[in-house]
Amino acid sequence: MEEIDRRVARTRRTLHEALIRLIMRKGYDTLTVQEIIDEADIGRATFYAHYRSKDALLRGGFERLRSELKAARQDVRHGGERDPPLTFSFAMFEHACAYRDVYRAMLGGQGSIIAVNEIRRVLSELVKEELPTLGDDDVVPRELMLQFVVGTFLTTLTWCLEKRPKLAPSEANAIFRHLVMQGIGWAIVSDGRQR
Amino acid sequence: MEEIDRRVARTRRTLHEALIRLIMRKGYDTLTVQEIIDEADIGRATFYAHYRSKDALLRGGFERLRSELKAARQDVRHGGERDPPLTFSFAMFEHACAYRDVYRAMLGGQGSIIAVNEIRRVLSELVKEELPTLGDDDVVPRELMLQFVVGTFLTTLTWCLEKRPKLAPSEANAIFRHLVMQGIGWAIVSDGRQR
DNA sequence: TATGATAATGAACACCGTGTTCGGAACAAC
DNA sequence: GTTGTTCCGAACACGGTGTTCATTATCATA
Repeated sequence: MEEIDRRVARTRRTLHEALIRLIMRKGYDTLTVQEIIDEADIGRATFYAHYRSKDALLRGGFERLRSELKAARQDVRHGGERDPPLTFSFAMFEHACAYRDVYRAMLGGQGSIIAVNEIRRVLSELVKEELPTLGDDDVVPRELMLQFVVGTFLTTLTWCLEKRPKLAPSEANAIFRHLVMQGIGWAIVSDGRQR
Repeated sequence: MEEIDRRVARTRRTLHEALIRLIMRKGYDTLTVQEIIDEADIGRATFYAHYRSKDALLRGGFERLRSELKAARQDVRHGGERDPPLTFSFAMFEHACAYRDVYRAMLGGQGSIIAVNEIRRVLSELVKEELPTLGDDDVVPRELMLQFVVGTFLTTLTWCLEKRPKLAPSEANAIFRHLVMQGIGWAIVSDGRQR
């Protein structure tokens, strides 16, 4: 009754692997269904029997990411570490470090808006669950806070991948938390008003 | 000697106007060269004589934006107002308010990565010129600060367009500056550690 | 206003990727 | 083994792309 036919599992796995390989090789945007099925050596009809488009294939690949991140966060929770809100970020930086090439291909240069949006969606979901632990404010609405956190995370991650490939996840995380919690106000007051 | 043949000016203007109209009507991504030349009532060959693709046409449209923003900033400078760094933001919020529908179509929902990247490019250029007035820091590198400012601006702008269409530019600007300069650290310390 | 230069036109074209169909081969599960 | 599902591959119509070329319309200028 469940879908555990080895053939469908094999086909989908083959397609995802081919997709990852191609993304690393030449980015996602210019990718074509034709190339994917050639790389995977899968019949055209078969592809469309499983996914409606290449975007659908990519989205499918993010299921794993979501569950991994949720699991990682659970671990941190039970570990009882010192972890204010934003428990997601460290796990995410580690994940991005492990799959560095894929992330770089998806976020940098000719990256895809579909990929970025998908990551954004996953992150928003995670952060949303942590938001209630935060205080409220008169200036910045809650929903914007959520977008701000996610946006700043992606900014930091993208910057790390492009400019500091060898930065450790913990260091990246420290920078990220610094930005989210203090902004860059210190830089403005630190040297006074000029001119 | 200069390119001021009325015919080419007319053609390009017509194309840009048609593009704006179509973007407002159905977003940019699914747009097709065919639709653009139909809407503009311009010959196919003529289009390709001026622009290599629809992306090139869009990019061309951002020239005006850049000069308008630079001019606006100059005005603020000479006005001698109280204007710490980030003088670009208010002018930009006003511009976005004036062309609300276009910005919403480009940034929200089915917006285009090309448009967002183009806006990002223009903003980065502007902010970069203001950065030297900022202090330095051991934690956050200068280049990341730039990306952080631009990213936070876009986050705020997108949020305004989608959720608070009637917000005045000055109010949006206040929220933006608050986020950039103080982050959301106050929300975390304000209610202490829970659990 | 006449003239040479340049731009616009529209039809035709080859090319490529898409998404669908179908009969037959390969495979899984019972 | 039998039955039901999945995979295959070739073929197809469709639509968008980017280019070409001869013809027509418009421009700048004198």
